Amino acid sequence: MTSSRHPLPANRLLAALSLRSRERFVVDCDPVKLTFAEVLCESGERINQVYFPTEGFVSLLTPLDDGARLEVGIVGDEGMVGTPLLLGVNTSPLQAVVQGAGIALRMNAAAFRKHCRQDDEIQKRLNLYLHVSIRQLAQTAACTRYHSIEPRLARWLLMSRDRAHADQFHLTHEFLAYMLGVRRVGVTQAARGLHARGFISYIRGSITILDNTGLEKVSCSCYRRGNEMYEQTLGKPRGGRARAAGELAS
Amino acid sequence: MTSSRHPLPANRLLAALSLRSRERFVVDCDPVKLTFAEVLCESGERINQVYFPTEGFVSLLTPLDDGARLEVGIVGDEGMVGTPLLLGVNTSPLQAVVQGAGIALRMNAAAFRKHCRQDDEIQKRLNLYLHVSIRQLAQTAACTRYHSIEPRLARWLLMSRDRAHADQFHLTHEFLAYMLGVRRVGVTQAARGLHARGFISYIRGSITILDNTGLEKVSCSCYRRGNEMYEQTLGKPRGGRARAAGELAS
DNA sequence: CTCCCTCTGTACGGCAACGAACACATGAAG
DNA sequence: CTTCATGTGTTCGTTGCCGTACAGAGGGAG
Repeated sequence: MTSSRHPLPANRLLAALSLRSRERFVVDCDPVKLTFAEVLCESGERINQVYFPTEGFVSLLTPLDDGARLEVGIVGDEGMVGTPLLLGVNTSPLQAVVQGAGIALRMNAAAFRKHCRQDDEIQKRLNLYLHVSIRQLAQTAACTRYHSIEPRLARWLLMSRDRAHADQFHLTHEFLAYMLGVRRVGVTQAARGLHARGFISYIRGSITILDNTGLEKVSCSCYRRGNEMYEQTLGKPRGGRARAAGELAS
Repeated sequence: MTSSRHPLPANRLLAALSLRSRERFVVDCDPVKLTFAEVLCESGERINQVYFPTEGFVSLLTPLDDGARLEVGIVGDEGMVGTPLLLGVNTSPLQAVVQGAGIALRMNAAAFRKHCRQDDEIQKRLNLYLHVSIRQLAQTAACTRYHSIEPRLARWLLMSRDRAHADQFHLTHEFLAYMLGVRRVGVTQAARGLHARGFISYIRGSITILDNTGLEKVSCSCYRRGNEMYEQTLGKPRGGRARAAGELAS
Protein backbone atom coordinates (compact mmCIF):
# COMPACT_ATOMS: atom_id res chain seq x y z
CA MET A 1 0.00 0.00 0.00
CA THR A 2 2.93 2.33 0.37
CA SER A 3 4.10 4.22 -2.63
CA SER A 4 7.84 4.17 -1.90
CA ARG A 5 10.24 1.91 -3.71
CA HIS A 6 10.90 -0.20 -0.69
CA PRO A 7 7.96 -0.75 1.57
CA LEU A 8 10.12 0.13 4.54
CA PRO A 9 10.72 3.70 5.57
CA ALA A 10 7.38 5.35 5.08
CA ASN A 11 7.84 6.76 8.54
CA ARG A 12 8.35 10.48 8.15
CA LEU A 13 10.83 10.72 10.95
CA LEU A 14 13.11 8.26 9.20
CA ALA A 15 12.29 9.55 5.75
CA ALA A 16 13.75 12.90 6.69
CA LEU A 17 17.13 11.41 7.51
CA SER A 18 19.98 11.47 5.04
CA LEU A 19 20.12 8.44 2.79
CA ARG A 20 23.21 7.21 4.58
CA SER A 21 21.80 7.46 8.08
CA ARG A 22 18.50 6.02 7.04
CA GLU A 23 19.94 2.97 5.38
CA ARG A 24 22.21 2.17 8.28
CA PHE A 25 19.32 2.58 10.66
CA VAL A 26 16.71 0.61 8.79
CA VAL A 27 18.99 -2.42 8.54
CA ASP A 28 18.29 -3.17 12.19
CA CYS A 29 14.55 -2.67 11.86
CA ASP A 30 11.89 -5.29 11.31
CA PRO A 31 8.53 -4.43 9.83
CA VAL A 32 5.81 -5.70 12.16
CA LYS A 33 2.05 -5.62 12.15
CA LEU A 34 0.26 -3.46 14.64
CA THR A 35 -3.00 -5.08 15.62
CA PHE A 36 -5.85 -3.16 17.14
CA ALA A 37 -5.72 -2.81 20.94
CA GLU A 38 -2.26 -4.34 21.08
CA VAL A 39 -0.21 -2.94 23.94
CA LEU A 40 3.25 -2.09 22.65
CA CYS A 41 4.49 -1.05 26.02
CA GLU A 42 2.95 -1.10 29.47
CA SER A 43 3.39 1.93 31.70
CA GLY A 44 6.11 1.39 34.26
CA GLU A 45 7.62 -1.49 32.33
CA ARG A 46 10.91 -1.77 30.55
CA ILE A 47 11.07 -0.59 26.96
CA ASN A 48 12.26 -3.54 24.91
CA GLN A 49 11.48 -2.22 21.47
CA VAL A 50 10.96 1.07 19.76
CA TYR A 51 8.41 1.48 16.99
CA PHE A 52 8.26 3.75 13.98
CA PRO A 53 4.72 3.45 12.64
CA THR A 54 4.32 3.62 8.89
CA GLU A 55 0.61 2.92 8.86
CA GLY A 56 -1.83 2.97 11.71
CA PHE A 57 -1.33 4.85 14.91
CA VAL A 58 -0.74 4.46 18.59
CA SER A 59 -2.14 6.18 21.67
CA LEU A 60 -0.08 7.10 24.68
CA LEU A 61 -1.97 6.87 27.95
CA THR A 62 -0.98 8.06 31.37
CA PRO A 63 -2.24 6.07 34.36
CA LEU A 64 -4.04 7.54 37.32
CA ASP A 65 -4.30 6.33 40.88
CA ASP A 66 -7.61 4.54 40.54
CA GLY A 67 -6.81 2.69 37.35
CA ALA A 68 -8.31 5.36 35.13
CA ARG A 69 -6.24 6.44 32.17
CA LEU A 70 -6.06 9.47 29.98
CA GLU A 71 -4.69 9.77 26.51
CA VAL A 72 -1.91 12.32 26.42
CA GLY A 73 -0.46 11.72 22.99
CA ILE A 74 -0.89 10.09 19.61
CA VAL A 75 1.87 8.62 17.51
CA GLY A 76 1.58 7.92 13.81
CA ASP A 77 3.98 7.90 10.91
CA GLU A 78 5.28 11.27 12.01
CA GLY A 79 6.77 9.89 15.21
CA MET A 80 8.00 7.01 17.27
CA VAL A 81 7.15 5.01 20.35
CA GLY A 82 9.90 4.70 22.93
CA THR A 83 11.19 8.25 23.35
CA PRO A 84 12.40 7.77 26.94
CA LEU A 85 15.39 5.88 25.55
CA LEU A 86 16.52 9.13 24.00
CA LEU A 87 16.97 10.49 27.49
CA GLY A 88 18.76 7.48 28.87
CA VAL A 89 15.70 5.98 30.55
CA ASN A 90 14.57 2.49 29.69
CA THR A 91 11.26 2.51 31.54
CA SER A 92 8.16 3.84 29.88
CA PRO A 93 5.97 6.11 31.99
CA LEU A 94 3.15 5.81 29.48
CA GLN A 95 1.19 2.93 28.09
CA ALA A 96 1.33 2.62 24.31
CA VAL A 97 -1.77 1.08 22.75
CA VAL A 98 -2.45 0.51 19.06
CA GLN A 99 -5.50 2.52 18.05
CA GLY A 100 -5.42 2.04 14.33
CA ALA A 101 -4.10 -1.25 13.04
CA GLY A 102 -1.20 -0.96 10.63
CA ILE A 103 2.50 -1.49 10.25
CA ALA A 104 5.57 -0.23 12.07
CA LEU A 105 9.30 -0.58 11.85
CA ARG A 106 10.53 -2.11 15.05
CA MET A 107 13.98 -2.11 16.55
CA ASN A 108 15.14 -3.55 19.81
CA ALA A 109 16.12 -1.10 22.50
CA ALA A 110 19.82 -1.93 22.66
CA ALA A 111 20.32 -1.50 18.94
CA PHE A 112 18.38 1.72 19.05
CA ARG A 113 20.57 3.12 21.79
CA LYS A 114 23.63 2.15 19.81
CA HIS A 115 22.40 3.91 16.70
CA CYS A 116 21.61 7.03 18.67
CA ARG A 117 25.07 7.10 20.19
CA GLN A 118 26.82 6.47 16.92
CA ASP A 119 24.83 8.62 14.57
CA ASP A 120 24.47 12.17 15.68
CA GLU A 121 22.03 13.00 12.91
CA ILE A 122 19.58 10.41 14.19
CA GLN A 123 19.88 11.46 17.80
CA LYS A 124 19.37 15.08 16.86
CA ARG A 125 16.32 14.49 14.75
CA LEU A 126 14.67 12.27 17.30
CA ASN A 127 15.40 14.86 19.95
CA LEU A 128 13.48 17.36 17.88
CA TYR A 129 10.59 14.95 17.66
CA LEU A 130 10.67 14.52 21.41
CA HIS A 131 10.48 18.26 21.80
CA VAL A 132 7.42 18.42 19.59
CA SER A 133 5.84 15.63 21.61
CA ILE A 134 6.38 17.57 24.79
CA ARG A 135 4.76 20.63 23.28
CA GLN A 136 1.81 18.56 22.15
CA LEU A 137 1.53 17.13 25.61
CA ALA A 138 1.36 20.57 27.17
CA GLN A 139 -1.15 21.67 24.56
CA THR A 140 -3.29 18.60 25.17
CA ALA A 141 -3.23 19.26 28.89
CA ALA A 142 -4.62 22.74 28.38
CA CYS A 143 -7.09 21.54 25.78
CA THR A 144 -8.36 18.82 28.06
CA ARG A 145 -8.83 21.34 30.82
CA TYR A 146 -10.60 24.10 28.96
CA HIS A 147 -12.37 22.74 25.95
CA SER A 148 -15.61 20.84 25.84
CA ILE A 149 -16.19 17.44 24.43
CA GLU A 150 -17.32 18.30 20.93
CA PRO A 151 -14.25 20.33 19.93
CA ARG A 152 -12.01 17.79 21.57
CA LEU A 153 -13.66 14.97 19.70
CA ALA A 154 -13.26 16.87 16.45
CA ARG A 155 -9.60 17.42 17.21
CA TRP A 156 -9.09 13.77 18.04
CA LEU A 157 -10.66 12.64 14.79
CA LEU A 158 -8.55 15.03 12.77
CA MET A 159 -5.34 14.02 14.49
CA SER A 160 -6.15 10.38 13.96
CA ARG A 161 -6.98 11.01 10.34
CA ASP A 162 -3.62 12.67 9.78
CA ARG A 163 -1.81 9.77 11.36
CA ALA A 164 -3.82 6.89 9.99
CA HIS A 165 -4.12 8.40 6.53
CA ALA A 166 -7.68 7.19 6.47
CA ASP A 167 -11.05 8.83 6.81
CA GLN A 168 -12.60 5.91 8.57
CA PHE A 169 -11.78 4.39 11.93
CA HIS A 170 -13.05 1.29 13.59
CA LEU A 171 -13.81 2.32 17.11
CA THR A 172 -16.75 2.68 19.40
CA HIS A 173 -18.03 5.63 21.35
CA GLU A 174 -17.08 3.76 24.46
CA PHE A 175 -13.49 3.64 23.32
CA LEU A 176 -13.42 7.29 22.37
CA ALA A 177 -14.83 8.14 25.78
CA TYR A 178 -11.95 6.25 27.35
CA MET A 179 -9.45 8.20 25.27
CA LEU A 180 -10.97 11.58 25.98
CA GLY A 181 -11.57 10.81 29.62
CA VAL A 182 -15.32 11.39 29.50
CA ARG A 183 -18.55 9.38 29.61
CA ARG A 184 -19.65 7.35 26.66
CA VAL A 185 -22.88 9.33 26.61
CA GLY A 186 -20.90 12.49 26.21
CA VAL A 187 -19.19 11.13 23.13
CA THR A 188 -22.50 9.98 21.64
CA GLN A 189 -23.95 13.45 22.06
CA ALA A 190 -20.90 15.16 20.61
CA ALA A 191 -20.86 12.70 17.73
CA ARG A 192 -24.51 13.41 17.08
CA GLY A 193 -23.70 17.09 16.96
CA LEU A 194 -20.97 16.55 14.41
CA HIS A 195 -23.19 14.25 12.43
CA ALA A 196 -26.04 16.75 12.40
CA ARG A 197 -23.75 19.23 10.70
CA GLY A 198 -22.68 16.65 8.17
CA PHE A 199 -19.06 16.46 9.31
CA ILE A 200 -19.02 12.78 10.16
CA SER A 201 -21.11 9.67 9.86
CA TYR A 202 -20.96 6.58 11.97
CA ILE A 203 -22.49 3.20 12.54
CA ARG A 204 -21.77 0.55 15.12
CA GLY A 205 -18.10 0.83 15.80
CA SER A 206 -17.07 2.77 12.77
CA ILE A 207 -16.70 6.50 12.28
CA THR A 208 -16.17 8.19 8.94
CA ILE A 209 -14.98 11.72 8.41
CA LEU A 210 -16.98 13.46 5.72
CA ASP A 211 -15.83 17.07 5.99
CA ASN A 212 -12.36 17.90 7.26
CA THR A 213 -12.66 21.63 6.99
CA GLY A 214 -15.94 21.49 8.83
CA LEU A 215 -14.32 19.50 11.59
CA GLU A 216 -11.43 21.93 11.72
CA LYS A 217 -13.85 24.76 12.28
CA VAL A 218 -15.58 23.18 15.26
CA SER A 219 -12.36 21.73 16.62
CA CYS A 220 -10.48 23.95 18.98
CA SER A 221 -7.42 25.74 17.70
CA CYS A 222 -5.33 23.10 19.46
CA TYR A 223 -5.49 21.00 16.33
CA ARG A 224 -4.05 23.67 14.09
CA ARG A 225 -1.46 24.60 16.68
CA GLY A 226 -0.38 21.00 16.94
CA ASN A 227 0.32 20.87 13.24
CA GLU A 228 2.18 24.14 13.39
CA MET A 229 4.39 22.77 16.12
CA TYR A 230 5.38 19.86 13.99
CA GLU A 231 6.16 21.99 10.98
CA GLN A 232 8.07 24.53 13.02
CA THR A 233 10.65 22.15 14.31
CA LEU A 234 10.51 19.18 11.95
CA GLY A 235 9.65 20.82 8.65
CA LYS A 236 6.76 20.35 6.29
CA PRO A 237 4.80 17.15 6.92
CA ARG A 238 5.47 15.48 3.63
CA GLY A 239 8.66 17.24 2.71
CA GLY A 240 11.66 15.01 2.28
CA ARG A 241 14.45 16.54 4.29
CA ALA A 242 14.30 18.40 7.53
CA ARG A 243 13.57 22.03 7.00
CA ALA A 244 12.94 23.48 10.37
CA ALA A 245 12.32 27.16 10.87
CA GLY A 246 14.85 29.03 12.93
CA GLU A 247 14.51 27.47 16.29
CA LEU A 248 17.32 24.96 16.13
CA ALA A 249 20.16 25.69 18.47
CA SER A 250 23.83 26.10 17.54
CA MET B 1 20.44 31.79 53.96
CA THR B 2 21.91 28.65 52.48
CA SER B 3 23.71 26.23 54.69
CA SER B 4 26.37 25.09 52.25
CA ARG B 5 29.94 26.27 52.40
CA HIS B 6 29.68 28.22 49.20
CA PRO B 7 26.38 29.91 48.62
CA LEU B 8 26.41 28.69 45.05
CA PRO B 9 25.26 25.23 44.15
CA ALA B 10 22.31 24.63 46.38
CA ASN B 11 20.51 23.44 43.31
CA ARG B 12 19.98 19.73 43.71
CA LEU B 13 20.47 18.99 40.06
CA LEU B 14 23.94 20.48 40.19
CA ALA B 15 24.67 19.20 43.68
CA ALA B 16 24.33 15.66 42.42
CA LEU B 17 27.08 16.13 39.86
CA SER B 18 30.60 14.97 40.51
CA LEU B 19 32.78 17.62 42.10
CA ARG B 20 34.73 17.99 38.89
CA SER B 21 31.74 18.47 36.63
CA ARG B 22 30.07 20.76 39.08
CA GLU B 23 33.00 23.07 39.51
CA ARG B 24 33.59 23.37 35.80
CA PHE B 25 29.93 24.09 35.27
CA VAL B 26 29.38 26.59 38.03
CA VAL B 27 32.26 28.73 36.82
CA ASP B 28 30.08 29.98 33.99
CA CYS B 29 27.08 30.62 36.22
CA ASP B 30 26.00 33.87 37.81
CA PRO B 31 23.79 33.98 40.86
CA VAL B 32 20.82 36.21 40.16
CA LYS B 33 17.77 37.28 42.09
CA LEU B 34 14.41 35.97 41.05
CA THR B 35 11.78 38.59 41.75
CA PHE B 36 8.12 37.77 42.06
CA ALA B 37 6.18 37.71 38.78
CA GLU B 38 9.36 38.13 36.77
CA VAL B 39 9.12 36.43 33.38
CA LEU B 40 12.32 34.47 32.80
CA CYS B 41 11.26 33.39 29.37
CA GLU B 42 8.28 34.19 27.20
CA SER B 43 6.58 31.38 25.34
CA GLY B 44 7.62 31.29 21.72
CA GLU B 45 10.68 33.39 22.35
CA ARG B 46 14.32 32.50 22.16
CA ILE B 47 15.94 31.03 25.25
CA ASN B 48 18.83 33.29 26.15
CA GLN B 49 19.57 31.97 29.61
CA VAL B 50 19.03 28.86 31.61
CA TYR B 51 18.26 29.02 35.32
CA PHE B 52 18.98 26.64 38.17
CA PRO B 53 16.90 27.90 41.11
CA THR B 54 18.46 27.53 44.52
CA GLU B 55 15.70 29.33 46.38
CA GLY B 56 12.27 30.28 45.17
CA PHE B 57 10.45 28.59 42.36
CA VAL B 58 9.18 29.11 38.87
CA SER B 59 5.96 28.17 37.11
CA LEU B 60 5.80 26.93 33.56
CA LEU B 61 2.69 28.01 31.71
CA THR B 62 1.36 26.87 28.37
CA PRO B 63 -0.55 29.39 26.31
CA LEU B 64 -3.97 28.80 24.82
CA ASP B 65 -5.64 30.34 21.79
CA ASP B 66 -7.59 33.00 23.62
CA GLY B 67 -4.74 34.24 25.76
CA ALA B 68 -5.63 31.99 28.68
CA ARG B 69 -2.78 30.08 30.24
CA LEU B 70 -2.45 26.95 32.29
CA GLU B 71 0.35 25.96 34.60
CA VAL B 72 1.84 22.69 33.46
CA GLY B 73 4.95 22.52 35.59
CA ILE B 74 6.83 23.90 38.57
CA VAL B 75 10.58 24.28 38.83
CA GLY B 76 12.44 24.71 42.09
CA ASP B 77 15.85 23.75 43.34
CA GLU B 78 15.29 20.26 42.01
CA GLY B 79 15.29 21.38 38.41
CA MET B 80 16.11 23.92 35.77
CA VAL B 81 14.46 26.35 33.39
CA GLY B 82 15.44 26.03 29.75
CA THR B 83 15.19 22.30 29.06
CA PRO B 84 14.47 22.69 25.32
CA LEU B 85 18.16 23.46 24.83
CA LEU B 86 18.87 19.88 25.85
CA LEU B 87 17.03 18.76 22.74
CA GLY B 88 18.69 21.20 20.41
CA VAL B 89 15.83 23.69 20.39
CA ASN B 90 16.41 27.26 21.41
CA THR B 91 12.81 28.42 21.51
CA SER B 92 10.75 27.95 24.64
CA PRO B 93 7.23 26.64 24.14
CA LEU B 94 6.34 27.58 27.69
CA GLN B 95 6.35 30.79 29.64
CA ALA B 96 8.49 30.72 32.77
CA VAL B 97 7.26 32.99 35.56
CA VAL B 98 8.76 33.43 39.00
CA GLN B 99 6.21 32.36 41.61
CA GLY B 100 8.32 32.46 44.69
CA ALA B 101 11.06 35.08 44.85
CA GLY B 102 14.52 33.73 45.46
CA ILE B 103 17.85 33.07 43.84
CA ALA B 104 19.01 31.09 40.84
CA LEU B 105 22.23 30.25 39.10
CA ARG B 106 22.04 31.61 35.59
CA MET B 107 24.07 30.67 32.55
CA ASN B 108 23.76 31.96 29.04
CA ALA B 109 22.44 29.58 26.46
CA ALA B 110 25.58 29.25 24.36
CA ALA B 111 27.75 28.37 27.34
CA PHE B 112 25.14 25.92 28.51
CA ARG B 113 25.08 24.15 25.17
CA LYS B 114 28.84 23.98 25.21
CA HIS B 115 28.94 22.41 28.66
CA CYS B 116 26.32 19.86 27.64
CA ARG B 117 28.33 18.88 24.58
CA GLN B 118 31.58 18.66 26.43
CA ASP B 119 30.52 17.02 29.65
CA ASP B 120 28.57 13.86 29.17
CA GLU B 121 27.77 13.57 32.86
CA ILE B 122 25.94 16.88 32.80
CA GLN B 123 24.03 16.11 29.64
CA LYS B 124 22.98 12.75 31.03
CA ARG B 125 21.80 14.06 34.33
CA LEU B 126 19.84 16.89 32.80
CA ASN B 127 18.29 14.44 30.38
CA LEU B 128 17.04 12.48 33.34
CA TYR B 129 15.56 15.63 34.80
CA LEU B 130 13.84 16.33 31.52
CA HIS B 131 12.36 12.87 31.60
CA VAL B 132 10.97 13.46 35.06
CA SER B 133 9.52 16.77 33.90
CA ILE B 134 7.73 15.04 31.07
CA ARG B 135 6.27 12.51 33.45
CA GLN B 136 5.11 15.26 35.75
CA LEU B 137 3.55 17.01 32.81
CA ALA B 138 1.55 13.93 31.87
CA GLN B 139 0.55 13.43 35.49
CA THR B 140 -0.54 17.04 35.79
CA ALA B 141 -2.61 16.72 32.63
CA ALA B 142 -4.53 13.79 34.08
CA CYS B 143 -4.81 15.47 37.48
CA THR B 144 -6.17 18.64 35.94
CA ARG B 145 -8.74 16.62 34.05
CA TYR B 146 -10.04 14.38 36.77
CA HIS B 147 -9.50 15.96 40.14
CA SER B 148 -11.47 18.75 41.74
CA ILE B 149 -10.17 22.03 42.93
CA GLU B 150 -9.54 21.26 46.58
CA PRO B 151 -7.20 18.30 46.03
CA ARG B 152 -5.46 20.16 43.25
CA LEU B 153 -4.97 23.17 45.45
CA ALA B 154 -3.55 20.99 48.19
CA ARG B 155 -1.17 19.42 45.72
CA TRP B 156 -0.09 22.78 44.43
CA LEU B 157 0.67 24.06 47.90
CA LEU B 158 2.68 20.97 48.77
CA MET B 159 4.67 21.09 45.57
CA SER B 160 5.41 24.74 46.11
CA ARG B 161 6.42 24.11 49.66
CA ASP B 162 8.88 21.45 48.59
CA ARG B 163 10.41 23.77 46.05
CA ALA B 164 10.38 27.00 47.99
CA HIS B 165 11.44 25.38 51.24
CA ALA B 166 8.99 27.61 53.00
CA ASP B 167 5.61 27.12 54.59
CA GLN B 168 4.38 30.52 53.62
CA PHE B 169 3.77 32.00 50.19
CA HIS B 170 2.84 35.47 49.13
CA LEU B 171 0.13 35.00 46.60
CA THR B 172 -3.52 35.76 46.18
CA HIS B 173 -6.45 33.50 45.44
CA GLU B 174 -6.72 35.26 42.12
CA PHE B 175 -3.23 34.17 41.25
CA LEU B 176 -3.79 30.61 42.36
CA ALA B 177 -6.92 30.54 40.23
CA TYR B 178 -4.84 31.57 37.27
CA MET B 179 -2.36 28.80 37.92
CA LEU B 180 -4.97 26.10 38.39
CA GLY B 181 -7.09 27.33 35.52
CA VAL B 182 -10.21 27.91 37.62
CA ARG B 183 -12.25 30.81 38.99
CA ARG B 184 -11.01 32.82 41.90
CA VAL B 185 -14.20 31.94 43.77
CA GLY B 186 -13.34 28.29 43.37
CA VAL B 187 -9.99 28.82 45.01
CA THR B 188 -11.53 30.80 47.85
CA GLN B 189 -13.97 27.99 48.58
CA ALA B 190 -11.30 25.31 48.40
CA ALA B 191 -9.03 27.40 50.62
CA ARG B 192 -11.84 27.79 53.11
CA GLY B 193 -12.25 24.04 53.12
CA LEU B 194 -8.59 23.49 53.85
CA HIS B 195 -8.66 26.20 56.48
CA ALA B 196 -11.70 24.69 58.18
CA ARG B 197 -9.73 21.50 58.68
CA GLY B 198 -6.79 23.40 60.06
CA PHE B 199 -4.41 22.57 57.24
CA ILE B 200 -3.71 26.12 56.15
CA SER B 201 -4.28 29.68 57.19
CA TYR B 202 -4.29 32.75 55.04
CA ILE B 203 -4.78 36.47 55.03
CA ARG B 204 -4.69 38.96 52.20
CA GLY B 205 -2.18 37.64 49.77
CA SER B 206 -0.40 35.22 52.04
CA ILE B 207 -1.00 31.53 52.59
CA THR B 208 0.62 29.49 55.33
CA ILE B 209 0.77 25.73 55.49
CA LEU B 210 0.00 24.46 58.98
CA ASP B 211 -0.30 20.72 58.48
CA ASN B 212 1.59 18.96 55.67
CA THR B 213 0.34 15.50 56.39
CA GLY B 214 -3.20 16.78 56.48
CA LEU B 215 -2.69 18.40 53.12
CA GLU B 216 -1.19 15.24 51.76
CA LYS B 217 -4.28 13.35 52.75
CA VAL B 218 -6.72 15.62 50.96
CA SER B 219 -4.39 16.13 48.02
CA CYS B 220 -4.78 13.64 45.24
CA SER B 221 -2.22 10.90 44.91
CA CYS B 222 -0.63 12.90 42.12
CA TYR B 223 1.49 14.67 44.69
CA ARG B 224 2.97 11.50 46.08
CA ARG B 225 3.42 10.06 42.63
CA GLY B 226 5.26 13.16 41.54
CA ASN B 227 7.76 12.75 44.32
CA GLU B 228 8.18 9.10 43.54
CA MET B 229 8.97 9.96 39.96
CA TYR B 230 11.74 12.23 41.03
CA GLU B 231 13.27 9.72 43.39
CA GLN B 232 12.99 6.91 40.88
CA THR B 233 15.11 8.51 38.26
CA LEU B 234 17.12 11.15 40.08
CA GLY B 235 17.62 9.61 43.48
CA LYS B 236 16.64 10.72 46.94
CA PRO B 237 15.70 14.40 47.14
CA ARG B 238 18.45 15.46 49.48
CA GLY B 239 20.96 12.75 48.80
CA GLY B 240 24.27 13.94 47.51
CA ARG B 241 25.04 11.81 44.49
CA ALA B 242 22.71 10.39 41.94
CA ARG B 243 21.28 7.12 43.04
CA ALA B 244 18.58 6.24 40.60
CA ALA B 245 16.70 2.99 40.79
CA GLY B 246 17.12 0.59 37.92
CA GLU B 247 15.58 2.45 35.08
CA LEU B 248 18.70 3.96 33.56
CA ALA B 249 19.56 2.62 30.16
CA SER B 250 22.86 1.02 29.14
C1' DC C 1 -35.04 -17.11 11.74
C1' DT C 2 -34.03 -16.42 16.44
C1' DC C 3 -31.22 -15.41 20.17
C1' DC C 4 -28.02 -12.67 22.28
C1' DC C 5 -24.33 -9.58 22.76
C1' DT C 6 -22.67 -5.23 21.59
C1' DC C 7 -23.31 -0.58 20.31
C1' DT C 8 -26.05 3.62 20.21
C1' DG C 9 -30.06 6.77 21.68
C1' DT C 10 -32.36 8.98 25.34
C1' DA C 11 -33.71 10.30 29.83
C1' DC C 12 -33.27 11.62 34.85
C1' DG C 13 -31.43 13.78 38.93
C1' DG C 14 -27.21 15.64 40.83
C1' DC C 15 -22.98 18.10 41.31
C1' DA C 16 -18.96 20.83 40.45
C1' DA C 17 -17.59 24.62 38.32
C1' DC C 18 -18.87 28.71 35.59
C1' DG C 19 -19.88 33.94 34.82
C1' DA C 20 -21.36 37.77 36.99
C1' DA C 21 -22.29 40.70 40.59
C1' DC C 22 -21.91 42.84 45.00
C1' DA C 23 -20.66 43.38 50.10
C1' DC C 24 -17.19 43.58 53.20
C1' DA C 25 -12.33 43.63 55.10
C1' DT C 26 -7.66 45.23 54.96
C1' DG C 27 -3.85 48.06 54.30
C1' DA C 28 -1.45 51.62 51.81
C1' DA C 29 -1.59 56.51 50.14
C1' DG C 30 -3.15 60.97 50.47
C1' DC D 1 -8.54 60.19 59.43
C1' DT D 2 -10.32 59.46 55.03
C1' DT D 3 -9.87 57.55 50.47
C1' DC D 4 -9.10 54.08 47.49
C1' DA D 5 -7.27 50.00 45.49
C1' DT D 6 -6.90 45.33 46.41
C1' DG D 7 -8.13 40.96 48.33
C1' DT D 8 -11.68 37.91 50.21
C1' DG D 9 -16.64 36.24 51.31
C1' DT D 10 -21.03 35.22 49.48
C1' DT D 11 -24.81 34.80 46.43
C1' DC D 12 -27.50 33.86 42.08
C1' DG D 13 -28.77 31.39 38.06
C1' DT D 14 -26.62 28.59 34.41
C1' DT D 15 -24.00 25.07 32.13
C1' DG D 16 -21.52 21.01 31.10
C1' DC D 17 -20.62 16.83 32.58
C1' DC D 18 -21.38 13.07 35.81
C1' DG D 19 -23.52 8.36 37.25
C1' DT D 20 -27.06 5.56 36.24
C1' DA D 21 -30.51 3.33 33.90
C1' DC D 22 -33.05 1.45 30.24
C1' DA D 23 -34.87 1.08 25.39
C1' DG D 24 -33.96 0.16 20.76
C1' DA D 25 -30.84 -1.24 16.73
C1' DG D 26 -27.50 -4.03 14.42
C1' DG D 27 -24.97 -8.00 13.48
C1' DG D 28 -22.98 -12.47 14.40
C1' DA D 29 -23.77 -17.39 16.12
C1' DG D 30 -26.61 -21.02 16.62
